[in-house]
Amino acid sequence: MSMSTHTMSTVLGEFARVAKAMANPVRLHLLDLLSQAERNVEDLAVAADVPIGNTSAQLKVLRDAGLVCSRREGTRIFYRLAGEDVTSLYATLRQVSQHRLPAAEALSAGRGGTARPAEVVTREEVLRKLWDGKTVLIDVRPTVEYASAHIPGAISIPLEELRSRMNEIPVGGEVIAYCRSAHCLLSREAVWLLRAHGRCARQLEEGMLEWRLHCLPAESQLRRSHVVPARPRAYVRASSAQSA
Amino acid sequence: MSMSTHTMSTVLGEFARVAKAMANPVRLHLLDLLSQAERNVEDLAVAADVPIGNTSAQLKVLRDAGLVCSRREGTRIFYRLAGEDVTSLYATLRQVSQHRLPAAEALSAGRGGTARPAEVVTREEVLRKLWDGKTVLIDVRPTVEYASAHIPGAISIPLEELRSRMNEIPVGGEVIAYCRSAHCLLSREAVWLLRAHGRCARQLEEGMLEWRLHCLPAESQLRRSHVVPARPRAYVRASSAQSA
DNA sequence: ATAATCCTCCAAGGAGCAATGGATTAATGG
DNA sequence: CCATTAATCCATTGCTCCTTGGAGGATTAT
Repeated sequence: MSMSTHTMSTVLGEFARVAKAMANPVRLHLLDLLSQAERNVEDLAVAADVPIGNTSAQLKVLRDAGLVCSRREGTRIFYRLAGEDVTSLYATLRQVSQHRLPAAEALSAGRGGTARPAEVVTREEVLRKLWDGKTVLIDVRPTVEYASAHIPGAISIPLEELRSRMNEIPVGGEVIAYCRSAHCLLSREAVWLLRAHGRCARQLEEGMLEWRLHCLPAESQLRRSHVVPARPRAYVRASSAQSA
Repeated sequence: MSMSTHTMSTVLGEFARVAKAMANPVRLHLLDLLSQAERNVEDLAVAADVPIGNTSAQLKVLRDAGLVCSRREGTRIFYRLAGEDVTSLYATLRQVSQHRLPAAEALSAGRGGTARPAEVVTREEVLRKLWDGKTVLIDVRPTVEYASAHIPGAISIPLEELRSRMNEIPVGGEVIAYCRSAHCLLSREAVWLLRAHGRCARQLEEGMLEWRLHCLPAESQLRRSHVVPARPRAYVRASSAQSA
């Protein structure tokens, strides 16, 4: 029994290592980005607005904890989540945090409070309407994330391009927008924009993360070596990028 | 977009608070105990073998993170998990840790390696055999935890009492033992002991934690004010208790 | 080879956290 | 009202972790 007390504390120490790896805003941001697509270090650094050295260090912590793994391709190193269970852990953490901490809930309500019920769509409804020909499904995440995995039949229009590509969206039918996850604000902004332009638009209540966790069908366009435009190292720290 | 970067980092800070609360072996031990039953501070301190002041401090961290809540009853204060989602988060953390860190897996194998497949039973099998009259289901956790919630029809024989109460267990039929969770070693030791005494015994592959998470039926014998035998404060630190 | 790119590793400071012991508050009982 | 039990609060000490800047390794292109 005294021995099992020992093993107990040791195994709890291992559990704590994993929790510790998630106990930092920067690392959570990296996990959030990686939950959508595989990415290289500089790309992550830009997206999270964190210096490269620090990004590398935090990725090492995540890898030592077994949460991410890496792959080399030429001079770049691509990181990805170690498995679906890690995605699930991240999602559960967010759910609890959202539910238990009023501060977090208030924050994610964003400007103008939560979306009205009339503006959201459930997963099941999306599944039913996928191929009816009357519904347009828009993935408003960055193209890299769309390429990694998206809902079959969805078209990719990143939020930044939505205003300029509004003409691609028919006025008559119904439009459904989705983004990364339940807490991601991209699709809500997309709905505002679409409605402001006379479309009948709603958003998926959750996002690609939950879609994947429920093992719903997904397509991907995996091209070897995502082409990331090279840019001078000096600019890395400055740009705030598409981090939301 | 720059604003959503701001909200992003703030909300990630909130998520990190929750993760940070779990990033400590002592607090994980407390969560583990609380996942089985509501308990007061001194009881927790004894079970986790941690000084009372420290226990109180760690419980405060857990409460500030929204993971536990408390209830006063006379001079004692009882803590419990804040909700099922917290239980789920803890279970997911353990699952990932177990799966990703070889060290954790090796540790929980305990003496003599993992239990052989022939010795474990699935939840479904237990459900089928519950009322067939030929199977004895034994809850080998401490009585407090049995009282809080147990599988219907199970009898309570804490592991410490199993050897002396062996005569209560019929020799002919089948015996199934279960304990706290998949990583808890109590039921495995119980199976060894039972087999050493000529019983045909197996263990549930998981435990009460997973049983509850899958919303399977549970009974409880909630008596107001769990009777915890008073003992001099000085002994608290010394005893190693039933912490495994 | 040499240079350039991308990333990791190393050292140092500063901030934050864990653990301890003693003092303080809250409730109960004589 | 005082004594006792139960738990929290507080201050201090030692330690770990975050962050940054620059040196060094690996890979590719010239």
